[in-house]
Amino acid sequence: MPTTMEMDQLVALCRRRGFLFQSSEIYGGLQGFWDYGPMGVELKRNVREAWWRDMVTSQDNLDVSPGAPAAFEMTGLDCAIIMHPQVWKCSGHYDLFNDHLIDCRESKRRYRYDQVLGRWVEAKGKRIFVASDTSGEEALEQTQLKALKFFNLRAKKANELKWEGPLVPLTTVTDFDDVLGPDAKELGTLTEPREFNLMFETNTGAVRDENSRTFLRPETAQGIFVNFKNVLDSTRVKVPFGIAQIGKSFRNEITPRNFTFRSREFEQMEIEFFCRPDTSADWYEYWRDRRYRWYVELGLSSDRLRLREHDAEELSHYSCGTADIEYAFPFLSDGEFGELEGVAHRGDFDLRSHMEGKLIRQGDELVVEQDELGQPKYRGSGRDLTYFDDQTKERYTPHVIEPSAGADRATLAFLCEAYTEDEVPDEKGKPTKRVFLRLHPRLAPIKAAVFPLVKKDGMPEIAREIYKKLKPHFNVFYDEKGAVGRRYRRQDEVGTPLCITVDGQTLDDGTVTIRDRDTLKQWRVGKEDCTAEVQKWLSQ
RNA sequence: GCGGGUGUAGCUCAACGGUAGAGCUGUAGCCUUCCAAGCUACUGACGAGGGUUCGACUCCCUUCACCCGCUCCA
Repeated sequence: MPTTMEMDQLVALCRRRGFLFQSSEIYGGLQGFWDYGPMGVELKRNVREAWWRDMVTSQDNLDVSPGAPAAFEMTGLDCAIIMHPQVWKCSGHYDLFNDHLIDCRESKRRYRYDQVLGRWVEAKGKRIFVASDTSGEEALEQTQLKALKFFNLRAKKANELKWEGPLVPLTTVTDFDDVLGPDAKELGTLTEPREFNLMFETNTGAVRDENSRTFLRPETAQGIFVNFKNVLDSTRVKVPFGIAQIGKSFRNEITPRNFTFRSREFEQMEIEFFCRPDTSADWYEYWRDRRYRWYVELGLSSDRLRLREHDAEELSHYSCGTADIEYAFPFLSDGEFGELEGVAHRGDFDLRSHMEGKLIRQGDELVVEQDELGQPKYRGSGRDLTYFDDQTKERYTPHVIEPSAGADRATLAFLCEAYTEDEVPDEKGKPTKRVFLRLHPRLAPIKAAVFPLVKKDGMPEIAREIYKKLKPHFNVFYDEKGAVGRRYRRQDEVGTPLCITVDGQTLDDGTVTIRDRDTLKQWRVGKEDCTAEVQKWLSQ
């Protein structure tokens, strides 16, 4: 299990063996962007393919899968990275990702910097700025009450408060140490305003103006929602069903750090699963548990992996359940976990948003957010995204369960988990340190390596034959240079599960040695049986 | 975003205001019958830009990247 010290070793190995490079390295690098090298691209492809195969193409549409509330179908989609700007306005990303926001350390609430007003007041020899997130009369009232409370004055002593001028925006205040936040009891609890323009912007078309402004998607999910009707109309799928998508997303993170964990360009593997509202809680549990198991089955140990249900406060306003699948990455401090995947119950929030327009919470209800004129702030498509059940003759807006995984984070977790050091005896029997990646064979970039023990006596010829037979089926690697021990070690470092060696005995009886990466155990199989042996290993 | 630190070959580490060295790795060859052996040869570096200087890897400035701490984390 890697410690913090060994994280550096893993990063060095990733670079040395061609898993991960910093983007644009020869120009000094670019923060938050990474390139996958020859080994890394295979590893990540295998992660993606394992996910797609396990979630989509191998889904049995006919019978109820183990643990599932009912039979269901899965289908895929691959949407454009740049979408109509209205998509992001209705989804809420535009507002959320384009503001200057300030946080209150005390109340944990977040405010839009330009919408916080307040006024200066002096009492008991102290001058403070009392802030409010309301406006007009309401703001005057609120600031009055807050000031009285802060200075510990009774209402009838309000004349001791010396107000300076009218309400002014918080943007006019330079020093937040004297600011009393809208929901705070103490001074100086507001953080500096931070720019939350987390969406990458670009322009579509030759003319660069406000109308040509488009965004690189900050998540793949919206592409699925806006294609919901297209999928229904073109595939004959019935609720319950899921749509899966793998693709790049972009967020202009303030602080990309921790190797590839928080990158500005990253790949998501998302499912939007549509179901009847009254069954959604069962489906939520099903997907939460199933997604957790997926990581375990591909080799993440359960003591570094955990499933964490969000508590009520942490839940998004539209969600009635969210769980994070988290991994104790070695670069985090003890007891800390990093998110691999979020499994969220999203209700009908997304489909409704794209029908009606951007939604906000009002009490327990989701309503369309309105502008000053009482019109929808961002208009939805107006399309009907409800579902008609032919059998029950019901029409409803499906609820959505969203298992949203990070492909790069999963890849990184598999690498961290796989990194292992042990000691093996060298040719003189002295124990020497060995570094290897204990990757699940399905994920290993190279499935098997083929070696002649020495480069003579006809061994290379036989080894090449075996290599050629395997190559159409698996990514295999041939090597005849130098000592065989060195060749084994090189394969260990990239996680190749099996090495096939042609030796003297092969010349006599036609068998070859198979060596296991993890145990170093060796056994013999007929040289014709190599394909079956590798296949057996992969399907274990 | 703030504070501190670090940038010399793929890696680990030298040296010097005046021609940048070594070990390991890698490549080629020899040798080698099961876990980084040996011999020979070769490849390969001062993060980037500017300034000071006759001359800068070295001194100064800027910038980029990385690490540590804080901040933040849809």
